[in-house]
Amino acid sequence: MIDTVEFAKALADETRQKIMSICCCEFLSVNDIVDQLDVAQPTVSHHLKILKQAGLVRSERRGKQILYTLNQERLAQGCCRVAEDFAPNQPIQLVLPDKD
Amino acid sequence: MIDTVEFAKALADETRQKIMSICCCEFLSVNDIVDQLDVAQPTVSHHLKILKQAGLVRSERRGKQILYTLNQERLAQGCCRVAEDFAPNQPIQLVLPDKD
DNA sequence: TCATCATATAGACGAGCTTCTATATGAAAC
DNA sequence: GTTTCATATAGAAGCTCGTCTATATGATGA
Repeated sequence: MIDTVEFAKALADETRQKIMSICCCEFLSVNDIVDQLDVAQPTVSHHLKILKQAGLVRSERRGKQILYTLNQERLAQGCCRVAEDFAPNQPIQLVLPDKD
Repeated sequence: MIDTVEFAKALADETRQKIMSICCCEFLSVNDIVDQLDVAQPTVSHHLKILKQAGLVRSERRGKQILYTLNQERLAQGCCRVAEDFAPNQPIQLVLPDKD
């Protein structure tokens, strides 16, 4: 189950949000991400570690590289969880698709 | 428009999440909130200020007290915004209320 | 107007976070 | 096996954040 504090903390940094946008819809290597930001490679690795611990990115090795991509499903689940927990009376719902 | 970094930072603290739960569905004075937590009154005031700056609580004076309540609509909007921004491919459905 | 009471602000302290440089790790290719 | 290259880790500096105590603010009621 998603921990809403860990989830929010993972989102609560501008660089991490940029990383999430960059690898939102494709698998990218760490250096691909570094090339699109103004921070050093170890900084990106550090942020990817935080995002991974929160379940917000997935990774797989391909040759020498390790490719990362955003886990959109997990992100959407976190948003739903926060909305459900704190805004139970609000008639705005985030509806996730049924699991097959 | 909601700033997703400010929104996430406002959510990214356990005490603030407790405050949001406590005043989720009713107007409560600062001391009402203090009574339900293990932190000092100035700490609660500090967190309420952060939540207010992010638009996540509203307040109104009643007599000597100032009553706070969670802005559920704003919270739901923030969740929607994050989901839309970072999970565009996620087959999530946003159910918005009809405007009167 | 003055006293009271609820809340806000000031200032300080310690913990945690973001970032960097330097270096280690470890898989791949020769 | 050795070299190479992409990524991870170590360690440190500086900043932000959460919390506290002490005090200021400011509206209310007498």
